[in-house]
Amino acid sequence: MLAIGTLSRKTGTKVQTIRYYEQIGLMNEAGRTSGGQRRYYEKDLDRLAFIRHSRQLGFSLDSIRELLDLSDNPAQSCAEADSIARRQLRQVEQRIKRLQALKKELKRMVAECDGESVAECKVLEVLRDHSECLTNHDEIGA
Amino acid sequence: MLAIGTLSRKTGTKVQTIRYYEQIGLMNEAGRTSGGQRRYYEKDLDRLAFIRHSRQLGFSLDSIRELLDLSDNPAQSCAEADSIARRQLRQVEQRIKRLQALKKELKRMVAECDGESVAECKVLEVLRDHSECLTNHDEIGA
DNA sequence: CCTTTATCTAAAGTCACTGTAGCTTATCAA
DNA sequence: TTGATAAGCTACAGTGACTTTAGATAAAGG
Ligand SMILES: [Zn+2]
Ligand SMILES: [Zn+2]
Ligand SMILES: [Zn+2]
Ligand SMILES: [Zn+2]
Repeated sequence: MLAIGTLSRKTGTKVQTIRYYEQIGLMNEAGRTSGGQRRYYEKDLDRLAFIRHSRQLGFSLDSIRELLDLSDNPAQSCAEADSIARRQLRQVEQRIKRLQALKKELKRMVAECDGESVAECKVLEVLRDHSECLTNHDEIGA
Repeated sequence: MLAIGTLSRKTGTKVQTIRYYEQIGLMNEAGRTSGGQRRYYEKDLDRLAFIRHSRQLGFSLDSIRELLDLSDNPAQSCAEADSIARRQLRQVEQRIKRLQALKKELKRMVAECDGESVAECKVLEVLRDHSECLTNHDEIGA
């Protein structure tokens, strides 16, 4: 039986995060000692490792919930899991695209300013006026 | 004098977001009509446009606050503003790097699975075990 | 037995908004 | 002038994925 701190160390997850996963039903409710402390089996460790690795690959907790559900029924086809991964891939590609446009614009801003007064700062000038931009931006936070 | 909806339309900002910016002190408190509705000057419109454009370029509200403060004192050097922009550039480059590693890993996962049962799904296999990965991942959400 | 370390709960804070409920004000045509 | 409609108001809750804090209790080692 593993204490929560052991799971924490073995997976690089904060203790509070593990409790949070329990709270939202992503981890099963753990058994307790007579004193009320959580105790885990190896399979809980595996599940947590799955969750954390999926998070590192950028999957949302909702996607991870689906993937875990699928993983629990080994007989069925994996089409669903693959489509979740492909969706994730598309999202990552989208984000890269957007960030590359930002990078280009930021690079230009920084390069064009020669560090004179604020009144002539190219950086601030661009921020004041999008028509100075070469690319157009999509929605904020996309 | 402009109503809040006019600012909203002209800058593509939701009305609630404008009120939120006032609440956190990013926009000045607007004047009011006798009935209590907000009314704005052109300079408020300019400020909001600056904020939104900066957000589109990925700057945090804290950075934008600094940039606005600088912008209000045209005499001083723009070194500070330029350094904020360079910091932002570095952050964007970092995120691109991380996302490109994710993309590579996701692509491989998706490509290697031939869509048989969940038990043999390559996607799920990789998620279960990081040692199947070719790259290592930095912190979650970085 | 005592101290230190680990764990517990509950609640608030983070970022940058978005959404909702239930009102009140402004504007314009009839 | 009335009355419909659009636009605005406040206050608060919700989003995602946690992190932080405070204050209390449990476990483990010497
Ligand atoms: Zn400059
Ligand atoms: Zn622009
Ligand atoms: Zn598969
Ligand atoms: Zn991995």
